[in-house]
Amino acid sequence: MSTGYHAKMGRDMPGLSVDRPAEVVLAARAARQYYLEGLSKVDIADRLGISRFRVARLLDAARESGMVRIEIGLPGGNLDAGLSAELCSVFGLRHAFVFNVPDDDVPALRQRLGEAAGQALMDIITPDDVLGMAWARSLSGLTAALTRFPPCPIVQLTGAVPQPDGSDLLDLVRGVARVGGGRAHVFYAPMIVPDAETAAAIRRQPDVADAFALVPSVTIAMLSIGSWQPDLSTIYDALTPAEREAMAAIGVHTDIGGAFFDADGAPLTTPLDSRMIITPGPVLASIPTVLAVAYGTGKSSSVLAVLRGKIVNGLVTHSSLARALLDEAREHHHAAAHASG
Amino acid sequence: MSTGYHAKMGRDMPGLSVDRPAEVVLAARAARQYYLEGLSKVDIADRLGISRFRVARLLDAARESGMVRIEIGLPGGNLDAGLSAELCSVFGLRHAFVFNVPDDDVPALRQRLGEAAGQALMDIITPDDVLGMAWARSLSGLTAALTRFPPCPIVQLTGAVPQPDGSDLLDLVRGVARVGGGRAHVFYAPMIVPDAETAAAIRRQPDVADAFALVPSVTIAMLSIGSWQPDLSTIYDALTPAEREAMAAIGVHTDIGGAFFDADGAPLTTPLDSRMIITPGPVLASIPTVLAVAYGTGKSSSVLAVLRGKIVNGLVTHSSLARALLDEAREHHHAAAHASG
DNA sequence: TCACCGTGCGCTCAAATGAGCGCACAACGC
DNA sequence: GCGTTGTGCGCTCATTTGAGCGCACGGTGA
Repeated sequence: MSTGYHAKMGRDMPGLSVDRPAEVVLAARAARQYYLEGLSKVDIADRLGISRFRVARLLDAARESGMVRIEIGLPGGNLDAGLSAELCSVFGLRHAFVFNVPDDDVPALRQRLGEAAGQALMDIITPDDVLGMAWARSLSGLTAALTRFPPCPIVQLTGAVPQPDGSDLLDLVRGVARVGGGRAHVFYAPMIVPDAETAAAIRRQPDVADAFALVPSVTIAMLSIGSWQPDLSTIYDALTPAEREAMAAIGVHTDIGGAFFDADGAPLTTPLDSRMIITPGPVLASIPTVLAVAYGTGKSSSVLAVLRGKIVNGLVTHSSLARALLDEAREHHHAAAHASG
Repeated sequence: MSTGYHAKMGRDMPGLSVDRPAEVVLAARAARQYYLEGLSKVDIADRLGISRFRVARLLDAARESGMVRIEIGLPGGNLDAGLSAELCSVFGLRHAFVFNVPDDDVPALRQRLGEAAGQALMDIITPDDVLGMAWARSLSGLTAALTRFPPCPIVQLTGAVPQPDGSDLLDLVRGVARVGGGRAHVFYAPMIVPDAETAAAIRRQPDVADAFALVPSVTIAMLSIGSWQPDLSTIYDALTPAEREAMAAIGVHTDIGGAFFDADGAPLTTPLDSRMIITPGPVLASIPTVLAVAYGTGKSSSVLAVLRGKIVNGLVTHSSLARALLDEAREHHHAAAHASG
């Protein structure tokens, strides 16, 4: 059939040469019919009078030469689906939600992200789940976004930290439970107590024991990521300067619901642990879905740490932090490639 | 297994709702892995923990909602492959070559387009073809672009029209034949003679008869499209004002190698016919591949006419004329739809 | 001139894909 | 309470698609 008349090919690899216009146009026609008009390759082959194999090769060449450009964009609302998907791919996450929220007004950002987290949670949770919650300022707006919710049990994962505005973890847990109609497993206890004995006594209280007994059956944990710096961690802000420095000295870099991690995302044992009413890092890590809210580009290294440490496998965040994470991950990747190569 | 917990869907059709972030992100992840990372749907299904059917539906939804954008662009050089393919699709052409050539400098445009036509011709012709050629100023630069060429027979399709610069059809035919080594079937005769008897006598000459005997076996014709206006048609320019008006009066709108057509692309019989040494319109139309060079947006209606009349099935042109053609075709289409609906 | 090599391209078979069907479950109406 | 309806989703089968193989032809060097 083929005459084989045409012999040479241009020097650049992808098979399509500038000095073969007919080939290029043929590829474009195939690409047009395949991608834009949605025809199958056999149909295209029939219409172009060539074999379907040639069609396939032309399409490959067209894509490799950059003639066909495919991009994934945002569909609407302020959810950036493309970035979300990229986070999932790059970090191997189970869930990611990136929202386009301006990050200059921090309280507004916090509020919007909390609502977004509520949306996301409402969307991924099912009646068979058991929800665990820890405290974070960003989560106080979460219930506002909940319209309907399954009647899941909801477990308080840590003691409470007093907040200036009077909001607290118990309100949050009970608020969510109220929307869904599920049972709220709450208890009255602070997150940090003066000594280990007090903590032990508190843990023996029936309500506390009940809640912590449920922790192993928690399927989704909703919490926030703190960075061990002023104003980036509820716990940091609650400690004395001496305590803060002591913690930093032993490598504390990040905290999640009162559990501490170093810069590589490895759980840390600290002198504070025995005085805290929390769900420890390794236990958190064993929860199937750990959804963390994080905001502010200042937290990117902390977020990277817990992602690498496989502590959290879901993120709710905003575009600028998402981009910062991807940039840092790329740098890291390149540095590693450079070192090994 | 699905719990069926989620019930309602947003009001807009494509299946992806803004108030279901997880679904949207899932679709984006699927799209990312399918289009950008090149994974198969079953692999994606495994990674996302869903069935491959859901993956397919998510991909459909993502495309329909505009989340995945696919566009076909130009690969390099000055060939606009996307426009070329669009011309082919819209007009059902066998070949189309659209080049990005500035159209403000007409002689340069003509020259560049002629070379481009040479490139294109060189690319689509095979040793089994028989090439027919008619005259056009734009084709005089054609041989310059030919580097190698198969030894096809080359047939002169019409008599010659004297040109101010001394270039003519015989040079063109012999030039092409020289590059390829094929036989040039040329003859010495003008395109238009004073009366029918002279024309008949000329047609009986051995060289002329030889060439015209070959016309039915021509597989590719290379020619140009003229518009029945000053400076847009070699023949118009060669006639007297009285003859020009007489032709216009009987509906002559377009000429191709001395064959005349009305505004709908139907071949016309004119008083001039018996005095012309040409290949008639219906004969042209029976040639498998008729490649026409056309330039200047002023010719768009003539090009449309011969496209609609199925006279030519291949075009070599420049971007602005190509776009004008597509625009006019769209208008036509809309007008028709409006009238019928 | 002839054997050798590279390249383009079509064929075969297994994997991937899409259309249509039926099930399970939530949201109504009586 | 209990059918009815609508919707999401997985299953089956015919079609489509991709990987590997072998052929034919042009180009190259003895």
